[in-house]
Amino acid sequence: MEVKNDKDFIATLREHGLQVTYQRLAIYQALYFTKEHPSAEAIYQQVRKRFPMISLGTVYKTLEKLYEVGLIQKVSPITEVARYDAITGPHHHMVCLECQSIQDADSIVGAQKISVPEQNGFRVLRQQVVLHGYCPACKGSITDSQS
Amino acid sequence: MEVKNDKDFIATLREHGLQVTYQRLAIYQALYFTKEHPSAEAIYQQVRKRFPMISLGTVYKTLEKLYEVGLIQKVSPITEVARYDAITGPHHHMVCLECQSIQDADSIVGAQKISVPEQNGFRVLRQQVVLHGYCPACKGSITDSQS
DNA sequence: ATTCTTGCAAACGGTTTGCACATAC
DNA sequence: GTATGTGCAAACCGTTTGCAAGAAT
Repeated sequence: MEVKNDKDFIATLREHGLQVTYQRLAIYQALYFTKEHPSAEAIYQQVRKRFPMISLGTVYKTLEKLYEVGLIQKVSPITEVARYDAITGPHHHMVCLECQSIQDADSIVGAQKISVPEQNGFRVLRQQVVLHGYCPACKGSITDSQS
Repeated sequence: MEVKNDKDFIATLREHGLQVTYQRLAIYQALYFTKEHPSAEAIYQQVRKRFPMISLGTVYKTLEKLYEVGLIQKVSPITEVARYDAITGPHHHMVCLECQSIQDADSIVGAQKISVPEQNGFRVLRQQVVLHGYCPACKGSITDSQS
Protein backbone atom coordinates (compact mmCIF):
# COMPACT_ATOMS: atom_id res chain seq x y z
CA MET A 1 0.00 0.00 0.00
CA GLU A 2 2.74 2.48 -0.80
CA VAL A 3 1.56 5.90 -1.90
CA LYS A 4 1.59 6.08 -5.65
CA ASN A 5 2.21 9.15 -7.74
CA ASP A 6 1.28 9.70 -11.36
CA LYS A 7 4.45 8.08 -12.64
CA ASP A 8 3.75 4.95 -10.67
CA PHE A 9 0.25 4.71 -12.06
CA ILE A 10 1.54 5.18 -15.59
CA ALA A 11 4.14 2.50 -15.02
CA THR A 12 1.55 0.15 -13.60
CA LEU A 13 -0.69 0.56 -16.61
CA ARG A 14 2.21 -0.05 -18.98
CA GLU A 15 3.33 -3.10 -17.06
CA HIS A 16 -0.08 -4.54 -17.67
CA GLY A 17 0.08 -3.88 -21.36
CA LEU A 18 -2.32 -0.98 -21.44
CA GLN A 19 -1.90 2.21 -23.38
CA VAL A 20 -1.85 5.22 -21.14
CA THR A 21 -4.50 7.88 -21.50
CA TYR A 22 -5.48 10.54 -19.04
CA GLN A 23 -8.91 8.99 -18.88
CA ARG A 24 -7.51 5.66 -17.75
CA LEU A 25 -5.25 7.38 -15.30
CA ALA A 26 -8.11 9.36 -13.84
CA ILE A 27 -10.41 6.35 -13.60
CA TYR A 28 -7.82 4.09 -12.05
CA GLN A 29 -6.73 6.75 -9.59
CA ALA A 30 -10.29 7.61 -8.64
CA LEU A 31 -10.81 3.97 -7.75
CA TYR A 32 -7.45 3.57 -6.11
CA PHE A 33 -7.92 6.43 -3.70
CA THR A 34 -11.33 5.55 -2.38
CA LYS A 35 -12.64 2.89 -0.07
CA GLU A 36 -16.17 3.33 -1.32
CA HIS A 37 -16.31 0.45 -3.80
CA PRO A 38 -17.98 2.79 -6.27
CA SER A 39 -20.17 1.88 -9.22
CA ALA A 40 -19.26 2.84 -12.75
CA GLU A 41 -21.72 5.69 -12.51
CA ALA A 42 -20.14 6.95 -9.28
CA ILE A 43 -16.67 6.82 -10.81
CA TYR A 44 -18.00 8.66 -13.81
CA GLN A 45 -19.37 11.45 -11.62
CA GLN A 46 -16.10 11.66 -9.73
CA VAL A 47 -13.85 11.77 -12.78
CA ARG A 48 -16.15 14.22 -14.51
CA LYS A 49 -15.26 16.87 -11.97
CA ARG A 50 -11.79 17.04 -13.45
CA PHE A 51 -12.59 15.94 -17.00
CA PRO A 52 -16.08 17.08 -17.90
CA MET A 53 -15.88 15.64 -21.39
CA ILE A 54 -15.39 12.04 -20.35
CA SER A 55 -18.22 9.70 -21.25
CA LEU A 56 -19.85 6.98 -19.23
CA GLY A 57 -19.10 4.52 -22.00
CA THR A 58 -15.40 5.16 -21.60
CA VAL A 59 -15.66 4.49 -17.89
CA TYR A 60 -17.27 1.13 -18.56
CA LYS A 61 -14.72 0.19 -21.20
CA THR A 62 -11.83 1.26 -19.02
CA LEU A 63 -13.08 -0.59 -15.96
CA GLU A 64 -13.49 -3.71 -18.04
CA LYS A 65 -9.93 -3.36 -19.32
CA LEU A 66 -8.53 -2.81 -15.86
CA TYR A 67 -10.46 -5.81 -14.65
CA GLU A 68 -9.21 -8.00 -17.49
CA VAL A 69 -5.59 -7.32 -16.67
CA GLY A 70 -6.21 -7.76 -12.97
CA LEU A 71 -5.65 -4.23 -11.78
CA ILE A 72 -9.07 -3.96 -10.21
CA GLN A 73 -11.72 -6.23 -8.85
CA LYS A 74 -15.40 -6.52 -9.48
CA VAL A 75 -17.29 -6.96 -6.27
CA SER A 76 -20.44 -7.94 -8.09
CA PRO A 77 -22.39 -9.20 -9.84
CA ILE A 78 -21.05 -12.70 -9.68
CA THR A 79 -22.96 -13.88 -12.69
CA GLU A 80 -24.58 -11.98 -15.52
CA VAL A 81 -28.10 -12.54 -14.32
CA ALA A 82 -29.62 -13.37 -10.97
CA ARG A 83 -29.62 -17.03 -10.04
CA TYR A 84 -31.80 -18.69 -7.47
CA ASP A 85 -31.50 -21.56 -5.05
CA ALA A 86 -34.13 -23.25 -2.92
CA ILE A 87 -31.53 -24.34 -0.40
CA THR A 88 -31.58 -21.56 2.13
CA GLY A 89 -29.16 -22.92 4.68
CA PRO A 90 -25.67 -21.42 4.65
CA HIS A 91 -23.69 -22.99 1.89
CA HIS A 92 -21.36 -21.75 -0.74
CA HIS A 93 -21.14 -21.69 -4.50
CA MET A 94 -18.65 -22.37 -7.22
CA VAL A 95 -19.28 -20.32 -10.33
CA CYS A 96 -17.71 -21.40 -13.60
CA LEU A 97 -16.21 -18.41 -15.37
CA GLU A 98 -16.72 -20.13 -18.69
CA CYS A 99 -20.21 -21.64 -18.75
CA GLN A 100 -21.66 -19.78 -15.75
CA SER A 101 -22.77 -22.99 -14.13
CA ILE A 102 -23.05 -22.99 -10.37
CA GLN A 103 -22.32 -25.88 -8.07
CA ASP A 104 -22.76 -26.08 -4.37
CA ALA A 105 -19.44 -26.06 -2.61
CA ASP A 106 -20.30 -27.59 0.71
CA SER A 107 -18.21 -30.62 0.11
CA ILE A 108 -15.20 -28.48 -0.58
CA VAL A 109 -15.43 -25.72 1.93
CA GLY A 110 -16.96 -28.22 4.25
CA ALA A 111 -17.21 -27.54 7.90
CA GLN A 112 -15.06 -24.44 7.75
CA LYS A 113 -17.58 -21.98 8.99
CA ILE A 114 -16.48 -18.42 9.04
CA SER A 115 -17.02 -16.95 12.42
CA VAL A 116 -18.41 -13.49 12.15
CA PRO A 117 -18.72 -11.70 15.42
CA GLU A 118 -20.86 -8.62 15.31
CA GLN A 119 -17.97 -6.27 15.06
CA ASN A 120 -17.29 -2.88 13.57
CA GLY A 121 -20.95 -2.29 14.28
CA PHE A 122 -21.94 -4.27 11.20
CA ARG A 123 -24.75 -6.69 11.90
CA VAL A 124 -24.23 -9.72 9.70
CA LEU A 125 -27.34 -11.61 8.63
CA ARG A 126 -26.02 -13.88 5.93
CA GLN A 127 -22.73 -14.88 4.48
CA GLN A 128 -21.97 -16.17 1.08
CA VAL A 129 -18.76 -17.64 -0.19
CA VAL A 130 -18.30 -17.62 -3.91
CA LEU A 131 -15.54 -19.53 -5.59
CA HIS A 132 -14.70 -18.49 -9.12
CA GLY A 133 -13.00 -20.92 -11.42
CA TYR A 134 -13.52 -23.53 -14.06
CA CYS A 135 -15.78 -26.51 -13.79
CA PRO A 136 -14.59 -29.94 -14.92
CA ALA A 137 -16.38 -29.67 -18.25
CA CYS A 138 -14.85 -26.32 -19.12
CA LYS A 139 -11.43 -26.82 -17.60
CA GLY A 140 -10.27 -28.93 -20.48
CA SER A 141 -11.57 -26.65 -23.16
CA ILE A 142 -9.78 -23.54 -22.00
CA THR A 143 -7.16 -22.85 -24.59
CA ASP A 144 -6.12 -19.26 -24.01
CA SER A 145 -3.83 -18.64 -21.07
CA GLN A 146 -5.28 -17.41 -17.82
CA SER A 147 -3.23 -14.95 -15.81
CA MET B 1 -34.12 -32.70 3.04
CA GLU B 2 -37.20 -34.82 3.33
CA VAL B 3 -39.07 -35.42 0.12
CA LYS B 4 -41.93 -32.98 -0.12
CA ASN B 5 -45.24 -33.57 -1.79
CA ASP B 6 -47.72 -30.98 -2.99
CA LYS B 7 -49.37 -30.70 0.40
CA ASP B 8 -46.07 -29.94 2.04
CA PHE B 9 -45.31 -27.22 -0.46
CA ILE B 10 -48.70 -25.69 0.06
CA ALA B 11 -48.23 -25.79 3.79
CA THR B 12 -44.81 -24.22 3.48
CA LEU B 13 -46.15 -21.36 1.42
CA ARG B 14 -48.96 -20.76 3.90
CA GLU B 15 -46.60 -20.87 6.83
CA HIS B 16 -44.72 -18.05 5.24
CA GLY B 17 -47.81 -15.96 4.79
CA LEU B 18 -48.15 -16.44 1.06
CA GLN B 19 -51.33 -17.09 -0.82
CA VAL B 20 -51.18 -20.34 -2.71
CA THR B 21 -51.49 -20.36 -6.46
CA TYR B 22 -50.54 -23.07 -8.87
CA GLN B 23 -48.00 -20.68 -10.39
CA ARG B 24 -46.23 -20.25 -7.08
CA LEU B 25 -46.36 -23.92 -6.46
CA ALA B 26 -44.88 -24.69 -9.85
CA ILE B 27 -42.14 -22.10 -9.54
CA TYR B 28 -41.15 -23.10 -6.05
CA GLN B 29 -41.16 -26.79 -6.92
CA ALA B 30 -39.19 -26.25 -10.10
CA LEU B 31 -36.52 -24.56 -8.05
CA TYR B 32 -36.73 -27.03 -5.22
CA PHE B 33 -36.13 -30.07 -7.36
CA THR B 34 -33.12 -28.88 -9.27
CA LYS B 35 -29.50 -28.35 -8.39
CA GLU B 36 -28.93 -26.08 -11.34
CA HIS B 37 -29.28 -22.72 -9.62
CA PRO B 38 -31.41 -21.56 -12.52
CA SER B 39 -32.08 -18.02 -13.66
CA ALA B 40 -35.58 -16.56 -13.75
CA GLU B 41 -35.62 -17.18 -17.47
CA ALA B 42 -34.64 -20.83 -17.01
CA ILE B 43 -37.34 -21.33 -14.41
CA TYR B 44 -39.80 -19.70 -16.74
CA GLN B 45 -38.92 -22.12 -19.53
CA GLN B 46 -39.19 -25.05 -17.17
CA VAL B 47 -42.55 -24.09 -15.69
CA ARG B 48 -43.92 -23.20 -19.09
CA LYS B 49 -43.80 -26.84 -20.10
CA ARG B 50 -46.61 -27.55 -17.67
CA PHE B 51 -48.27 -24.16 -17.65
CA PRO B 52 -47.81 -22.55 -21.06
CA MET B 53 -49.75 -19.45 -20.09
CA ILE B 54 -47.48 -18.37 -17.27
CA SER B 55 -45.64 -15.14 -17.87
CA LEU B 56 -42.06 -14.22 -17.19
CA GLY B 57 -43.24 -11.29 -15.12
CA THR B 58 -45.02 -13.64 -12.76
CA VAL B 59 -41.86 -15.67 -12.38
CA TYR B 60 -39.94 -12.58 -11.36
CA LYS B 61 -42.63 -11.42 -8.96
CA THR B 62 -42.94 -14.87 -7.43
CA LEU B 63 -39.22 -15.34 -7.00
CA GLU B 64 -39.00 -11.97 -5.31
CA LYS B 65 -41.80 -12.95 -2.95
CA LEU B 66 -40.23 -16.28 -2.14
CA TYR B 67 -36.95 -14.52 -1.54
CA GLU B 68 -38.57 -11.95 0.74
CA VAL B 69 -40.03 -14.58 3.02
CA GLY B 70 -36.80 -16.55 3.01
CA LEU B 71 -37.93 -19.61 1.11
CA ILE B 72 -35.29 -19.23 -1.55
CA GLN B 73 -31.91 -17.66 -1.94
CA LYS B 74 -30.48 -15.32 -4.52
CA VAL B 75 -27.03 -16.39 -5.51
CA SER B 76 -26.38 -13.14 -7.29
CA PRO B 77 -26.15 -10.31 -7.90
CA ILE B 78 -25.02 -9.08 -4.54
CA THR B 79 -25.77 -5.47 -5.29
CA GLU B 80 -27.97 -3.86 -7.88
CA VAL B 81 -25.12 -2.69 -10.04
CA ALA B 82 -21.52 -3.73 -10.44
CA ARG B 83 -19.12 -2.29 -7.90
CA TYR B 84 -15.39 -2.02 -8.25
CA ASP B 85 -12.40 -2.18 -5.99
CA ALA B 86 -8.75 -1.37 -6.67
CA ILE B 87 -7.62 -3.74 -3.94
CA THR B 88 -7.03 -6.96 -5.79
CA GLY B 89 -5.68 -9.11 -3.00
CA PRO B 90 -8.06 -11.64 -1.51
CA HIS B 91 -10.32 -9.88 0.91
CA HIS B 92 -13.98 -9.94 1.67
CA HIS B 93 -16.88 -7.56 1.67
CA MET B 94 -19.75 -6.54 3.84
CA VAL B 95 -22.73 -5.30 1.88
CA CYS B 96 -25.37 -3.24 3.63
CA LEU B 97 -28.82 -4.43 2.65
CA GLU B 98 -30.21 -0.98 3.32
CA CYS B 99 -27.87 1.58 1.78
CA GLN B 100 -25.86 -0.79 -0.42
CA SER B 101 -22.59 0.46 0.99
CA ILE B 102 -19.69 -1.94 0.93
CA GLN B 103 -16.96 -2.23 3.51
CA ASP B 104 -13.90 -4.42 3.45
CA ALA B 105 -14.22 -7.21 5.93
CA ASP B 106 -10.61 -8.20 6.42
CA SER B 107 -10.63 -7.17 10.02
CA ILE B 108 -13.60 -9.36 10.72
CA VAL B 109 -12.95 -12.47 8.76
CA GLY B 110 -9.30 -11.91 9.37
CA ALA B 111 -6.81 -14.61 8.78
CA GLN B 112 -9.44 -17.26 8.28
CA LYS B 113 -8.48 -18.29 4.83
CA ILE B 114 -10.68 -20.88 3.28
CA SER B 115 -8.60 -23.72 2.03
CA VAL B 116 -9.85 -24.84 -1.30
CA PRO B 117 -8.13 -27.91 -2.60
CA GLU B 118 -8.66 -28.54 -6.25
CA GLN B 119 -11.36 -31.03 -5.67
CA ASN B 120 -14.43 -32.18 -7.49
CA GLY B 121 -12.44 -31.24 -10.56
CA PHE B 122 -13.28 -27.59 -10.07
CA ARG B 123 -10.27 -25.34 -10.49
CA VAL B 124 -10.70 -22.41 -8.15
CA LEU B 125 -9.08 -19.15 -9.20
CA ARG B 126 -10.62 -16.67 -6.81
CA GLN B 127 -12.77 -16.71 -3.77
CA GLN B 128 -14.99 -14.03 -2.43
CA VAL B 129 -16.77 -13.90 0.85
CA VAL B 130 -19.74 -11.60 1.02
CA LEU B 131 -21.40 -10.73 4.27
CA HIS B 132 -24.89 -9.33 4.05
CA GLY B 133 -26.25 -7.26 6.85
CA TYR B 134 -26.70 -3.75 8.14
CA CYS B 135 -23.99 -1.16 8.51
CA PRO B 136 -23.76 0.93 11.68
CA ALA B 137 -25.49 3.89 10.06
CA CYS B 138 -28.49 1.87 8.88
CA LYS B 139 -28.73 -0.53 11.78
CA GLY B 140 -30.40 2.05 13.96
CA SER B 141 -32.86 3.21 11.38
CA ILE B 142 -34.36 -0.17 10.63
CA THR B 143 -37.85 -0.10 12.00
CA ASP B 144 -39.60 -3.01 10.35
CA SER B 145 -38.81 -6.41 11.75
CA GLN B 146 -36.32 -8.64 9.99
CA SER B 147 -37.02 -12.35 9.88
C1' DA C 1 1.49 5.25 -40.11
C1' DT C 2 -0.86 2.09 -37.53
C1' DT C 3 -3.19 0.62 -33.76
C1' DC C 4 -5.75 1.50 -29.87
C1' DT C 5 -8.98 4.59 -27.36
C1' DT C 6 -12.57 7.98 -26.89
C1' DG C 7 -17.16 10.00 -27.18
C1' DC C 8 -21.55 9.68 -28.67
C1' DA C 9 -25.82 7.47 -29.36
C1' DA C 10 -28.32 3.66 -30.25
C1' DA C 11 -29.18 -1.03 -29.05
C1' DC C 12 -29.48 -4.71 -25.73
C1' DG C 13 -31.31 -7.53 -22.08
C1' DG C 14 -32.55 -8.51 -17.47
C1' DT C 15 -35.78 -6.73 -14.36
C1' DT C 16 -39.59 -3.79 -12.77
C1' DT C 17 -43.92 -1.53 -13.11
C1' DG C 18 -48.90 -0.35 -14.23
C1' DC C 19 -53.15 -1.90 -15.01
C1' DA C 20 -57.26 -4.65 -16.02
C1' DC C 21 -58.78 -9.24 -15.22
C1' DA C 22 -58.79 -13.38 -12.46
C1' DT C 23 -58.17 -16.02 -8.36
C1' DA C 24 -57.51 -17.03 -3.30
C1' DC C 25 -59.34 -16.51 0.97
C1' DG D 1 -66.62 -9.23 -1.12
C1' DT D 2 -61.98 -7.82 -0.56
C1' DA D 3 -57.37 -8.31 -0.94
C1' DT D 4 -53.90 -10.39 -3.45
C1' DG D 5 -51.87 -12.45 -7.63
C1' DT D 6 -51.58 -12.97 -12.72
C1' DG D 7 -50.65 -11.81 -17.59
C1' DC D 8 -49.39 -8.63 -20.77
C1' DA D 9 -46.80 -4.90 -22.49
C1' DA D 10 -44.36 -0.97 -21.89
C1' DA D 11 -40.92 1.30 -19.28
C1' DC D 12 -36.61 1.24 -16.89
C1' DC D 13 -31.75 1.27 -16.35
C1' DG D 14 -27.19 -0.65 -16.15
C1' DT D 15 -24.26 -2.15 -19.61
C1' DT D 16 -22.55 -3.15 -24.31
C1' DT D 17 -21.77 -2.14 -29.04
C1' DG D 18 -20.78 0.33 -33.56
C1' DC D 19 -18.60 3.81 -35.61
C1' DA D 20 -16.16 8.03 -36.87
C1' DA D 21 -12.86 11.20 -34.89
C1' DG D 22 -8.83 11.59 -31.95
C1' DA D 23 -4.76 10.18 -29.40
C1' DA D 24 -0.85 6.96 -28.20
C1' DT D 25 3.03 4.46 -29.70
